[in-house]
Amino acid sequence: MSAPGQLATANHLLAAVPRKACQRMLAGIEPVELKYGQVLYEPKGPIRYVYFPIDCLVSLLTAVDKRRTLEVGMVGNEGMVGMPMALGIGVSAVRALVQGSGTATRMTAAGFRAEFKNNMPLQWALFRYNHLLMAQISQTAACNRFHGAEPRLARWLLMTSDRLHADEFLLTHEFLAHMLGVRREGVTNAASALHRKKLIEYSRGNIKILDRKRLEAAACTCYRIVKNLQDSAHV
Amino acid sequence: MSAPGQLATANHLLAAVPRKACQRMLAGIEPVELKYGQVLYEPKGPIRYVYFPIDCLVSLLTAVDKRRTLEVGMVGNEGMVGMPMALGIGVSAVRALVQGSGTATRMTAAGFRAEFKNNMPLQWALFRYNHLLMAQISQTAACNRFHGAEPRLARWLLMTSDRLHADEFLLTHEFLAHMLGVRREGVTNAASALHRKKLIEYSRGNIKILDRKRLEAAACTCYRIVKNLQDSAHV
DNA sequence: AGCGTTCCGTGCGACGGCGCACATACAACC
DNA sequence: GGTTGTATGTGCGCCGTCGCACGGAACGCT
Repeated sequence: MSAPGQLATANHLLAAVPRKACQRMLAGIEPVELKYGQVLYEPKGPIRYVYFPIDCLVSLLTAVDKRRTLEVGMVGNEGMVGMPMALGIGVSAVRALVQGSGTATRMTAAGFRAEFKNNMPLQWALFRYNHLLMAQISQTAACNRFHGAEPRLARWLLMTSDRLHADEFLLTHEFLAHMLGVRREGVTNAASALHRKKLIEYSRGNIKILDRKRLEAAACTCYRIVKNLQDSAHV
Repeated sequence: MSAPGQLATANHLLAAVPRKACQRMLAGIEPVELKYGQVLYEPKGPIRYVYFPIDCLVSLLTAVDKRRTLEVGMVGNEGMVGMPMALGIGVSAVRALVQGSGTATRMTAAGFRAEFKNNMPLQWALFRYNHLLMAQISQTAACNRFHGAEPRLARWLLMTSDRLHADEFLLTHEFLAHMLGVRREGVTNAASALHRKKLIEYSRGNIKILDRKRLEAAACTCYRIVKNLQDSAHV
């Protein structure tokens, strides 16, 4: 298998595309390094590329004002960033922020449009993913309303861990606050509570999951609900 | 124009379908009366029909447990209920609850699938609507996290009014509590606050908007954000 | 070594929502 | 026309979060 081919199939959606169609796609695909903090789209901004994460992680954020933001979706190598393109829309409704550095493959909007039109397996995979993403966003909405900071933090760490395939990653309380829609101090409280229970440890922007099993027990059931949905759809 | 034809084009999505293709669709379309409280889908439940509301209103709800639910989306005659079908998915992720009685047209899942496959204008309209719905859900998620009960109630009443084309409708505080994800007493408080400001009046399940302009000022900006998005997409 | 910056911990008053209990009020129906 | 049921108003203690203001701690740089 060629290197680009490896890159392509390291993303679940691209892996769902038959090899023949995949070969044709490779012309339009290029690998990119995405770095923590990078903004891929802004609300109402154009979608110049679509991204298929390999080992990076992208957050979808919605804001109500300049300083209050909330993560509504999380995209790892099970998905694609730029879903509006799969619906024929060229602008993003949300901010897409790189939350974990790593590699991805990308296509230009035009290249994607051309390929997508005639690639039925890709269409099917993306539509199915679109449905999962909506389910994730909906569940997150209810979760953010009803659950406290601590269970939500636990859930968020688990979701991140799943997508980065790692139990240790770099992010500050400040950053987490913007994801969870709480104050920085709220994150500190929740995190230190999880630390007291020996579920995680952290220091200066580095967070490590110590006990995944029990961390899941500390998280709200929203984690399992969404995860079961995604696992069952993976086939 | 025939009566079924009128029914069809009273929904914005169906109205976007050219007359010729529309005639072909009519065979599969039937009008139905939807009544307040009726549940069209349950989470993980099958989608037997898709619905195109005419003058009724359907809420999309997500739950975190038996008694705590939250509205994530609202569908009137600008949309369709059963969007997963447009993505090739036969099960719903959310509960679809009739919030305002009225008429709709519906198609069987099989009938819709057959028509949708070859009807490009319908595809385009539904994909665009799907994108708007995601934007609505995302904004609602952030709104539910950051804004208090009173602005959210104001926003909710305005959105309902827009979709029912009426300034008076039937719903109890209890019902609103499930939509907004707060206690019944919380709704009572917020409602009486709006009443004191002479923006609304209500009695035993009947709510009337008195001053639309100022009610919009009392609502959070999320109302305008979503409405502007939808208006601009309507073309 | 010294300094600034970033990241994290903590304390405090205020506010809003929760859960509960109960008081009212209107409606419908024998 | 009194009973029952549903819809709404209100009070109270509790808890989580907010906004703010610090104090401390680790790192990087010169």
